[in-house]
Amino acid sequence: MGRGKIVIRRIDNSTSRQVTFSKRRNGLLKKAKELAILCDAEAGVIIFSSTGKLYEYSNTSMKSVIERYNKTKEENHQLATPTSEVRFWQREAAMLRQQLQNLQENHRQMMGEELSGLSVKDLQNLENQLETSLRGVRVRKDEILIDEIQELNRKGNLIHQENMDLYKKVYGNRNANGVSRSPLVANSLSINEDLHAPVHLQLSQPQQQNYETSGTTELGLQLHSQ
Amino acid sequence: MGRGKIVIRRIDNSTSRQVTFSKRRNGLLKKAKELAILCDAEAGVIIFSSTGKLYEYSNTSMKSVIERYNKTKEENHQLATPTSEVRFWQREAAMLRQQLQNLQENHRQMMGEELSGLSVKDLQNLENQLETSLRGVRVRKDEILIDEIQELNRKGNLIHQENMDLYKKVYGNRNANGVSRSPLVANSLSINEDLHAPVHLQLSQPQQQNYETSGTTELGLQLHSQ
DNA sequence: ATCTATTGATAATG
DNA sequence: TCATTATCAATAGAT
Repeated sequence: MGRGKIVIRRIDNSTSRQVTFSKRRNGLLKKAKELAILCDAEAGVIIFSSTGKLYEYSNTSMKSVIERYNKTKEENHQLATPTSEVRFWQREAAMLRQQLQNLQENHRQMMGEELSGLSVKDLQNLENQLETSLRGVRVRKDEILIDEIQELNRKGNLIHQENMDLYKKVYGNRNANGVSRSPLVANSLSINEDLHAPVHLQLSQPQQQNYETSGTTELGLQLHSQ
Repeated sequence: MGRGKIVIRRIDNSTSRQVTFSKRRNGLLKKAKELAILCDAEAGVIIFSSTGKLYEYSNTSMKSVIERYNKTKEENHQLATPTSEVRFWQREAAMLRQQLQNLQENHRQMMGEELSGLSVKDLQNLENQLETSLRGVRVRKDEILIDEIQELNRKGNLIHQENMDLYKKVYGNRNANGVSRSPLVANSLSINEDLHAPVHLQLSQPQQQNYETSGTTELGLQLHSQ
């Protein structure tokens, strides 16, 4: 794949050997990376140039690759020898790896990936599960928000009550009947006297909204009142 | 370098992932061999497939490559003594178990369970993810259904055409103009002549529906025509 | 380094 | 897995 065909044989000319090494080394490392990503494999490449310089690639770590390599080789090599303890842990690891793979496949499907192997019935089940999950998540979210609102209302009412009491102490004698119209109270927090009637959270959000909570007392909410 | 361009990303379909792995693995090993010969280098390639199978190439020997690598890296190569081997597998199992637990927690949350530890923000992210997944699943399901419908229409049209031809052969001389009104043709399958206009699948199902497929040719569908 | 004509690798398909 | 082939990607040779 170049201007001309070449035979695979040591390149005599040292300069063009160097150039070719540089080009093909990059190509090889790139291909190893692509293979690892595309096919979910663990790959390690080690290259020493003719001058002794080291080049390497591994999608995980070379240490991990070499250790795994040694273990795999040992397994084939000394099938008779491993102690029962080693064999126990090998089986344990194999079982865990299998569980992990199963769960990963399941998880990918729940993430909406890797759906190509599923039948319509499978997809329908998955869809139902996702809908159920979604409802659960929304219910839980709304619980938190409603709790937070009620807590705020409770605190607000306490403050309001306190203000009323203070107002009575300051102005009580002069103007006992006009309490609720006083400037002081009118400028305090506007409180919902009835906790149950006026606050309604919409249970499903058709479009994206930003809920931001930066503490238990401060709340920047977009509520949907009816 | 194939029939189409691809993005370097994990291949979803497990079959084509395996096929691609096989092809590219061979390609990588070949390239490593060529590099070693052309440029007089020492190369080692280690690949583990996602199923754990080992593939390797070295122009010298993997032992030599790894030893030289370790020497260059000034790391001490660790030969597996019986005890260190046990420890290796114990660490391996512990790591896998940890991964499994993390994934399990994540998975439970995606199933709408174990939501009590999550903040409103976490829940919002989860909700968005579930919505995305749901869209993906529905799109995929509709793809399958639409394909199936088009296939049925195609077959239906072929049969219809065949009937027309047969009708002409039988009645062609007597009644050449009234073909489409003939009892024979009127009782055949009712076919959508235009594949694109009359069939519309609803992309989201507000309420539960049952799709049942018991084969590639039989289809019990509830379609939502506009 | 950069440029391209060519070969080589491989994605899609059967 | 194997074979085929249309395309894209790598790279040989030149600058």
